[in-house]
Amino acid sequence: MFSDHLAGLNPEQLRAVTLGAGSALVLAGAGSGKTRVLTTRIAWLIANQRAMAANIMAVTFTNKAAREMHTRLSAMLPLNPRGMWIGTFHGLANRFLRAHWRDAGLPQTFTILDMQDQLAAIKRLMKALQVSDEKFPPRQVQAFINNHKEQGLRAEALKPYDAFNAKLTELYAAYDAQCRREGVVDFAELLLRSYEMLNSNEALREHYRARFSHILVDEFQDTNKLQYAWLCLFAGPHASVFAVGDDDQSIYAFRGAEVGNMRRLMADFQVGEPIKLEQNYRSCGNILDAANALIQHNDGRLGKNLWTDAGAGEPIRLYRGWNDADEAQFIVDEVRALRRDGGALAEMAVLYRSNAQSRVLEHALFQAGLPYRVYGGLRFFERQEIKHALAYLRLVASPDDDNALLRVINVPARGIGARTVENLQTASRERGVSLWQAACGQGGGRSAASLGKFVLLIEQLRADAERLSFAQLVSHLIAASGLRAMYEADKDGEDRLENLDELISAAVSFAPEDPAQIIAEFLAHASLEAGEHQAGAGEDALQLMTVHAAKGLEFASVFVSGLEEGLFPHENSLNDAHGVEEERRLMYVAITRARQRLYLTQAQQRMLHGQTRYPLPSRFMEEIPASLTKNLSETMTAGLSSRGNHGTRPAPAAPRHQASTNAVLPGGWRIGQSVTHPKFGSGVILNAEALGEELRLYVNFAEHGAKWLDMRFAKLTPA
DNA sequence: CAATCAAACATTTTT
DNA sequence: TGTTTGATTG
Repeated sequence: MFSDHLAGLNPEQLRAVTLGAGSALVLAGAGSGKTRVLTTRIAWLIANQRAMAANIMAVTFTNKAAREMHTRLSAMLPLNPRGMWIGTFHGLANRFLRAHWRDAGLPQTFTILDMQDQLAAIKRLMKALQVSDEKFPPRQVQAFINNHKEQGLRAEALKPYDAFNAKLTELYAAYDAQCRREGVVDFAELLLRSYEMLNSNEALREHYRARFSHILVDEFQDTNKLQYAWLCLFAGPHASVFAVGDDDQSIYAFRGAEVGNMRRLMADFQVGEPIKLEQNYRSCGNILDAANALIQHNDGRLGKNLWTDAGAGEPIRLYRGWNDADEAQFIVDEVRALRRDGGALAEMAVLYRSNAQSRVLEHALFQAGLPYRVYGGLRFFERQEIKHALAYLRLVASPDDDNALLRVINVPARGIGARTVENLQTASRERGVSLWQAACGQGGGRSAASLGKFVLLIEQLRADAERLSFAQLVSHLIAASGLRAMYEADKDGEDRLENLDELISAAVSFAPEDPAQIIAEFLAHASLEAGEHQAGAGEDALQLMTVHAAKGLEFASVFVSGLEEGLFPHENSLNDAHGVEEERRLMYVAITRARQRLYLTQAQQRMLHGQTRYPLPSRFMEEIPASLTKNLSETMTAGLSSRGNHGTRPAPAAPRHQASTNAVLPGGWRIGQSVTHPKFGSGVILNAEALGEELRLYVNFAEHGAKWLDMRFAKLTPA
């Protein structure tokens, strides 16, 4: 019976799942069972004949979330997997454009540029246009293009306000022209193109609007302007939009996400009050209380308070180390203790604000012999050997793909140097043809022989594609191109060879929707789903990642490290209030990852960019009620670390009441300490910087303002 | 063309 | 401080 699926729901969840027609906004707190609500809602709609599978579109941000939804759904219902549109924004846009490639003005086998490909394309374009990459850093151009596309703005729609901006706009237009010429689309283009096409094609629009009566959106707080417009276009005036999100977990504003879309939705789709899912099934009471107390410091929230019936649980443990190494050692010791008590390493995570912080942690973990896994970094389909192989595959599918051709024309080295490539580019520009066509037409050049061999290789591969199965083709192309031999000759090529074999396995098991389009579909899959973040799964290992990467995950024990002003909240976000609020939401996300045990750690002294810093404790620490915490720092016992003292322990000297909150600097100075200077009078130490023997203090003088003083010379005395 | 060196840079990054 | 990028050089 379907009602079994409803039985375990709490009243709010049940209400959300069984809503009638009309649009709704579900404010789903961390750990409140939002995925369950989303999937049960879909199942309920179908089971009660409110909709058929084909009438449903469910949109997520990550492939992982889409997969999970699909898996859970098929456990509840016998599903026609192709009938329902479940996927990421980009995945669905891709599906849409593949179905209507002609209307979209795209070649049938259009390929998708990932960020790397896009950057390469931009660099190539700028070289051709002779634009200085000094004045216009390609990354900035890329950001300019993507930001505007995500605002729904084409180059023609922009009004440049100065020469610099005008040049960027010009590059944007030229880039789009290049993409059209080459039949490629970048990530943002998938959405923008499908948006524009549906917007201008009434018949198609009515068709899809009639089809999708229910549109469900996950992580709605992360939608950007274009995604919102895209959804509105598909929804039309009649569809029911069911949006699930949490404004307190909006941590991607820096990438264009607009939390305001939640309020916008309420206004645009006549949503009454949002349904709040506040019961949390993940964390203990103390952890939730801390999260609630913290997030209350933000303004303009939709308002929500997490609660649990699980009991208060353990106190939140605080630790303040002398320096970053000491902080890391503390974490190592605690992890060992937790493990002794039977905890699995995979159920523990160390979170940090920025990737650079992982080094010190990794060092300590390595020394301790604790297995760990760092998230982030290169993913499977982003590895160079994989991209090389895919480039050959792309040339087989469409030899006019200049990006792909440039990538592998001389990989492995086959005597086609930069000179030859430049000639080729000149020829292609002059004759207005692709590089491939230019290469084919290149008769008597000096390097004609090696170029001719390359042309022959690709032509041969294209012929082979006719007779081989897809998997055979992939395998064959890796060998025939010389890639395999190249990595076999490389003494460090073992991993790369393994990855190439894994690519063949992926090709073997790849199930295309349209077998005739298997190459295009495989390539799209590679771009849209870059693959799991590196291998290394299986072994029980401590999980290291940024707070951003931890969103959506949960662990029995969580360490949030580096809780210092300037790091977390990050100094670059201190300028405006919105920045600090986003940092606070990030902290909220970090806290709510923990089920049973939460540690908040910091260091009094930290090496950053080759400079020693003496940061103040993070403001977020003070926003957590002391009644929920337990301090494990050695500063409380005034003794040396029982875990071993790392680095030089700062000189004692400070009065206790201040020493407990503020860092002790070399020489016994403290941040916040009142001092007197013979010339400047009285002041307060605001900040410090140490470089070897040199110590500089930033002192705010009552009469003379804030000054940096070199303590090798300055005559400063405690007030 | 590969190897080596200096310079620049260092927040987060679902697709 | 440590890494990545590019430019230079053999």
